[in-house]
Amino acid sequence: MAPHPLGAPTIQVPRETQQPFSEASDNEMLSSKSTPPSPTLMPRVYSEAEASECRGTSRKVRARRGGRNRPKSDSALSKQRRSRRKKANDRERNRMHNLNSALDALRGVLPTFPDDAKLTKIETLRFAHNYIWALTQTLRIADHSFCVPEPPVPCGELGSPGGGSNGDWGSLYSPVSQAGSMSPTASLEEFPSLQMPSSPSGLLPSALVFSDFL
DNA sequence: TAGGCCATCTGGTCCT
DNA sequence: AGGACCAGATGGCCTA
Repeated sequence: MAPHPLGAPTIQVPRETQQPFSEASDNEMLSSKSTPPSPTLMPRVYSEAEASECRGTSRKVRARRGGRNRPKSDSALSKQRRSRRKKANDRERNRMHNLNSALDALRGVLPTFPDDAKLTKIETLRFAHNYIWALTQTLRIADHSFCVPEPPVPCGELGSPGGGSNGDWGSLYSPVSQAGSMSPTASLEEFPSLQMPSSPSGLLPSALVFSDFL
């Protein structure tokens, strides 16, 4: 996450101390869609510079703005600020929609039962992580079996994040890893419906087995 | 009714 | 300056 390389915490000003924006401006910011109205009605905080801009323009601030340029009126400034905020909100909404579209696309390629409830965002990410890990292991095992046909390699030696056993194949298909560890080692008991069927060899999940989840 | 999930708004920070 | 990204806050909806 680039924006906070030093881990600088965001300073939250207690809402009680915040300067309320004019109610009219807040209401104007409500989008025309069926968006929840509430957050826009919340009071907001302004920096000292912003506050001074609202109250009246100091000589210093005016100079910074560009010398002879006549400072905009309070209403013009407030209008501009609202316009910028509105545009930023639109962009943010759009960004989140794009993110959700990507998540939907990801859900689309994950093996789930048709009648399964839609995976939540966190479940989708964890499941995808586990799924990729499982596929990677499958390829690795397949590769290994071509080189050394006998005996089969125990899963515990394959670098499983959980140091698992043969039975851990089932856990790969759990939509949720334990405790947010992003490790594909969730317990089978928790999601029995997603247990991995045993492959003929008892080790390799074949394409046929994958299709069992669709 | 509490808790989980989600959409949205918002201000801060970084980048172009 | 403006856009992208992020995290916090808030309220709505749904379910156990």
